[in-house]
Amino acid sequence: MERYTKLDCLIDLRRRILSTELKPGHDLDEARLSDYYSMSRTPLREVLQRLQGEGYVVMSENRGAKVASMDIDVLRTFFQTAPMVYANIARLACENRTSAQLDALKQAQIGFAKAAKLSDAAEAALANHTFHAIIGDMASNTYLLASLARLQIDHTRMSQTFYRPAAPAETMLVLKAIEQHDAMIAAIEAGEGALAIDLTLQHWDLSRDRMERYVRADPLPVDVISLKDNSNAI
Amino acid sequence: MERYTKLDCLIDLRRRILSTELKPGHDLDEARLSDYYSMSRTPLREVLQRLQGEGYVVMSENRGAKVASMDIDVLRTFFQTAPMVYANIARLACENRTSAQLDALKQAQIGFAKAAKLSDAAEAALANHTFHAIIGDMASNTYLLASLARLQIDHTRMSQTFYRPAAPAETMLVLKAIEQHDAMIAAIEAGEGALAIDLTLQHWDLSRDRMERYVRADPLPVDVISLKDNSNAI
DNA sequence: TGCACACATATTGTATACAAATTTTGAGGA
DNA sequence: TCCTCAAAATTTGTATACAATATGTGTGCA
Repeated sequence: MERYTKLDCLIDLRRRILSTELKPGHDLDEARLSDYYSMSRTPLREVLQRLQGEGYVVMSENRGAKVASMDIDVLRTFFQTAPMVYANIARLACENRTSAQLDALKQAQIGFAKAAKLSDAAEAALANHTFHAIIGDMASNTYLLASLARLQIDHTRMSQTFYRPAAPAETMLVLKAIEQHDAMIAAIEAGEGALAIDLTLQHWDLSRDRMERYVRADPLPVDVISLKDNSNAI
Repeated sequence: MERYTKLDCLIDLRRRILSTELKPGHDLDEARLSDYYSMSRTPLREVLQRLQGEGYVVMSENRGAKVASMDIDVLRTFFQTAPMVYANIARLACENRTSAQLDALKQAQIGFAKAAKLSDAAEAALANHTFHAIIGDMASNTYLLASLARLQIDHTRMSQTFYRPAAPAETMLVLKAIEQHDAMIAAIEAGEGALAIDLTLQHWDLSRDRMERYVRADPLPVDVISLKDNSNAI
């Protein structure tokens, strides 16, 4: 049985939550998890406390930890807040990015493009997460970064559906997202703040359209329901 | 010896950090703290983990926890970010505040005015913190709230100097801050977003001027230094 | 059948003991 | 005096045992 360090455990739990392997609202049992990561409950509980601070889980007294849920009213504020934060982060990234960070961003983009083209949904969503987290680091603004980190948790979880093989039109959109990333890298490298904001908002619009389309899926045909049984009708 | 619950301990540590009773960079010894709050190290460490998540302390592997410092480069981003976040929070508060929250805000303002007029520096700064935290709750935007909470940690610690008895001009400014709070309450109650933003930015300007004046204090007269010893000159 | 209550089980919270890492101390030598 | 290095002391990290709380189950009674 493999042995995890506390940091490994932290990183792995983040990954499992972002990939929705651990679904929103899922109950996190301390004993089960400490067994899974082959460590005692003491350090595991500290990891959960930290994840709570980062917004990945919510804890309640004597009732343990749950994966943070995604309520409808929270999603409203998500759509309200994300473009402003993303745009400001992009602008600051243009001003403050280091060349080392720029290299890391290009690497992340390579990873993203690869996973996205293979329709590896979880991996593509996580690579996209990394890409935007690096832009967040570039901004070097701890205050805005706190908002960005929380936005990304929900954004990444929602975007899981994006990169699955679907209609050809969806594949086109993935290619478009890859192009937008490349354009953003160029803008950040050139330090063109206004352009970076513009590209970021376009990127957001693409993502938002897909999320909205997913949230309000095509309704089931009414006839089918009425044919079977009226008592279960809405 | 009084007995603290874990929650009491969390709240008390937040208070002590915000009031700078525990100064930025101060080393937090687990054994000493667990003794102080008469609990074992296990729950105390969990409290520290949580405070790390909230941005009050920073922890490093095998090196324990320190009170979050306030570096010069972080302060730059503080002044850059605060007005935007405060203004947006104020606007959202106008849209989403409940009447219960409005009552709480009025209560907080009474506490603030009292402490400020008595020149009780720590208490006034904490009451001001509470006042603005309630406006943050009113906005009911978890994402922006994460930024606000971190901004407030540094803002409250810097503002400790405001409410000490000083020159008569300073007392005037405190009275002005109290008036601005009252105007903000009225704007939020009336749901006038544009006005609330305006008042918030005025309030920020007042606070910023005082912080900047404090940071670059009047320089010592050069003559005095040269009279004593040149080897220690800057 | 439905409800209340007590008991059994499971899960979380805390204290303590010990292991691992870091920091301090001091002896020895150049 | 200064430096090096090893042992001691301090501090942090982890495992385990036990206490407290929550949850599930079954029995007795109306």
